[in-house]
Amino acid sequence: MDEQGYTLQARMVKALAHPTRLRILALLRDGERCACEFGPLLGLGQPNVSQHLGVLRKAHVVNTRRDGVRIMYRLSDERIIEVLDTLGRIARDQFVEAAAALGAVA
Amino acid sequence: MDEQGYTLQARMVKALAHPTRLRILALLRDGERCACEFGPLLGLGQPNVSQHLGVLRKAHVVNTRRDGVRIMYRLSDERIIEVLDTLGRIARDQFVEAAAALGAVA
DNA sequence: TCGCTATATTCGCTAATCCTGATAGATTGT
DNA sequence: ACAATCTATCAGGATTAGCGAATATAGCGA
Repeated sequence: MDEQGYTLQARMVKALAHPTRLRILALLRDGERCACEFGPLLGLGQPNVSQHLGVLRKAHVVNTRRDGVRIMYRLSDERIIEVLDTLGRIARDQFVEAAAALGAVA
Repeated sequence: MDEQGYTLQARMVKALAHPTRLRILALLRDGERCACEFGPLLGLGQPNVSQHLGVLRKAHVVNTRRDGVRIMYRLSDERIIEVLDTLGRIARDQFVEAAAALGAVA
């Protein structure tokens, strides 16, 4: 892959690199949702949610569709679920590993 | 997953979210490498490389081993390759898609 | 010990990210 | 047209990331 390819890839990864955005994506795992749902579900304010959705949109991680007043969000690519699942497992395993290492010390 | 889980996951994802670090990880795909290799291979200065390696280290994306004066780096988890491959394919496909859309306009 | 190489860290700066509060745009129903 | 709702964007200030230059640290060999 060339240097520009890594820049493109990094742009997408950066869009995933925030707990709120990961939580939004987890909510989109089972299908599309109205933008209005995320705020109440995550306990966040409307502008904050909208900005995070904007980050995901600009990075083409999600697509949107208008339904009257509402904007429906969905994952742009099913493989994103796979990526998030694997990353989640890696993070969890390493957390367990780190905890075990701490336990061994004590 | 709980909120803290997403924070942990985000911390790991953030560590991947830089073109230089993606390039470093690509070089580690086939096995461990000396820290000294990355600078020349990537055309970057030593402090810069060391800082990026530090980010990957703190996020436990890579592990290290000392071999005399040299520090050998390797991926901490094979599944990271899988994640990067999938992300790379997604990014590439979307780039192609965007290019096609531009072409359709012209 | 001294010098040499390889790494890591610190510092100062610039740029980017994130959050909140206020404002603007778009769509529907009356 | 107007009001109500949903969504996006702007403005600000605080925090964090990134980089280069300089400085520290660690191991090796003479």
